[in-house]
Amino acid sequence: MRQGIELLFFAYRDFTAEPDAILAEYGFGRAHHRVVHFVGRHPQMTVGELLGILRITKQSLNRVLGQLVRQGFVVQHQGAQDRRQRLLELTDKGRELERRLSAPQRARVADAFRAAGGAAVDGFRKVLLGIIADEDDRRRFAWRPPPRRE
Amino acid sequence: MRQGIELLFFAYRDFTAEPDAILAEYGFGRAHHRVVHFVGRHPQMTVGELLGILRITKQSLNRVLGQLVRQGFVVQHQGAQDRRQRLLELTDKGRELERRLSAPQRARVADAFRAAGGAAVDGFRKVLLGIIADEDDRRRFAWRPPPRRE
DNA sequence: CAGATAAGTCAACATGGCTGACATAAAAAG
DNA sequence: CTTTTTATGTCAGCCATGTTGACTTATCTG
Repeated sequence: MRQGIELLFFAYRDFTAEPDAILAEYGFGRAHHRVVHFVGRHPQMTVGELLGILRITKQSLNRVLGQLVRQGFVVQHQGAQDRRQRLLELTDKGRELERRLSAPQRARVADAFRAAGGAAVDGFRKVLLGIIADEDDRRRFAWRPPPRRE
Repeated sequence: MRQGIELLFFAYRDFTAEPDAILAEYGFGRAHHRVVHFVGRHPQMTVGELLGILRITKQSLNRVLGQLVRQGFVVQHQGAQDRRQRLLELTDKGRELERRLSAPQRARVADAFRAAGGAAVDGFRKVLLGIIADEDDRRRFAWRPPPRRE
């Protein structure tokens, strides 16, 4: 039990170490990575949705999001149905940053998956899903909707 | 792949949320939790060993460790063979804090393990072990492997 | 129109990383 | 025995990123 707790600590520590080094080149931190990741995964998401995922205040988010927008990694445009919303999307430059940041993480997870085998990957997913507290967040992982092209 | 990355983010976020609330009662932060956890798991560990695990600077560690010592959660005593070392140990008060902090985590992980089943737990361990970069850190988790044909 | 909501902003503050410089005691090396 | 290295502690300051609280603007909704 306590071993499981400790595994999470070590895995998360090493999981974030490589991207952190890349972020430092840009003068960014882990918070920027999280924004770039989620905006990349959910194009056209609203600021409110992002706040709900990250569980931070809008003042904290705006500091990093503002930097990303001003430096051309993220663009915002007015929502169609609700013009109060600012829909978020990565620019080409933002997608390039996302790719660089996620590359070592994808490699690390891919190696771990390959070494552990398919059954272990299923178990990994099941346990982590069980650790996630929020039902809505768990639903994100219910199944993989195929990428839609429009 | 990217789903696995995201699972780690959400699980770690929810995994740390409950202890964080308890820590706030004491005016402590997540850094104090890490120290209390590892000192609790490895009584008589040295400051240097703790630094190696946490991968932070001694200045950062001393800020939180100093508070824990001054407030009577941790005691230090001189090493027997090497008297330069300050061996760390929890006091009764420290053990009580550790117990309170780990209780929601143990409950959360226990529920997740129970819901996922024993095979899933094995997979969870294998994958997280694969994500850990450092060989010495992986060795901490030497476990009795189940009979397994490959 | 009135009130609620999405987003942005300003100010102040806390935590916990970091670097760099320096101090002390004890061990290890010569 | 003297010198060097190691383990630890400490001071000072910087930075990233979280917080609360107050307030604005634009827009949607009843």
